Amino acid sequence: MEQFSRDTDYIMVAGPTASGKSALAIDLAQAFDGVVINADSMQIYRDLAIVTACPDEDERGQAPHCLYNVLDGAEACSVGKWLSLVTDEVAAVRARGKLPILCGGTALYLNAAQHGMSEIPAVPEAIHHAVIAEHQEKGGAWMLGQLALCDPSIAVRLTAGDSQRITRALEVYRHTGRPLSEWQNDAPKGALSGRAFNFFIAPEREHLYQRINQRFDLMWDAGALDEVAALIARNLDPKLPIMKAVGVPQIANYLSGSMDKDAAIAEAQMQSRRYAKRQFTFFRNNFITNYLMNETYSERKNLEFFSKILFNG
RNA sequence: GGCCCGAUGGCAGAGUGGUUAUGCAGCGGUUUGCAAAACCGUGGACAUCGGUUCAAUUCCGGUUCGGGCCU
Repeated sequence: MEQFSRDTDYIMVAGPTASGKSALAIDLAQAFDGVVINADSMQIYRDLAIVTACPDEDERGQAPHCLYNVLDGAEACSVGKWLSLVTDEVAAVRARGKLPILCGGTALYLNAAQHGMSEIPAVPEAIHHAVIAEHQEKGGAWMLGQLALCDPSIAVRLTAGDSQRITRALEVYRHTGRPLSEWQNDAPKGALSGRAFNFFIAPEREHLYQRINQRFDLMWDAGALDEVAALIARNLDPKLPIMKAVGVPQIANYLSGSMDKDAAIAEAQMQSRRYAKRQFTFFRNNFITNYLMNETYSERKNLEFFSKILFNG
């Protein structure tokens, strides 16, 4: 196993929801004079601190944190947007002589930070909406057929049901006149410079699921209802990412009376478990892991832990 | 005690004398600008005992369990 050492330029803490990433990141920040930088696609929004399990005030007091609750829920974040934010943040942290510690469950973001991504021109809103409208009108099969005409190599990889990727590929082609598959073949750019040391927390499945269930019960009593009520009151576009955060639809249904409390909780917990499962799959197969932990961080935590990592560098 | 109805995979729920729906969950996977998203794949059952039949989850009878009605 690789060991953390002085030539590590940044740390990444990955793992499924409720595995204890935040606590590990804080301890790492304290041990190595670091700053915790958010790598979670939902914790980046301002509106949902409780439901997204953001580090609370107490935790933020234990180490510097940034990029949490910085965007308005009315705007949609994206990997690209996040990557440019982290790039600046990492530079700022390094300028202060501190160690950047990216922490979050959004695997795609972490991957982009480490490997970068192809630079593709932004598609104007008008084209984006036109393609989506076209998809709704003509259907996925027809759209996939259109895509096959201009970008066959990406079309064969997609299925007619994959509305998101079909519209993305089509809108990029319409806007740039160049197939998305070609853009994606361009060398990735924007990766963080230097060497990464990556932690992957992969607790035993049943135990993690119990924690997820318990955590949602706690959120429910800790103000999640008010938080979601306030979000709903904003009347945002239901298609915005923030509206799809686990717990939001379920609590919204409870508040509107279309779902009783037990059902809302049970479904939110289930969605959260399914999310964790997808995270396991992604990290397991696409994430470079330098240090694997098979328990939640709280179970693993002990003094020996850091000294081992420290002195083997 | 008597009569009637039901019993299908973790749950819901069709159906058939031979080729064993489907949905949800579970599990596996994909993932380059919505990723807490979007999508793909997949194991698993016919309460039990006996009978009829070339063949029974499907037909007949007993048993057990559940629901309803009657005295």
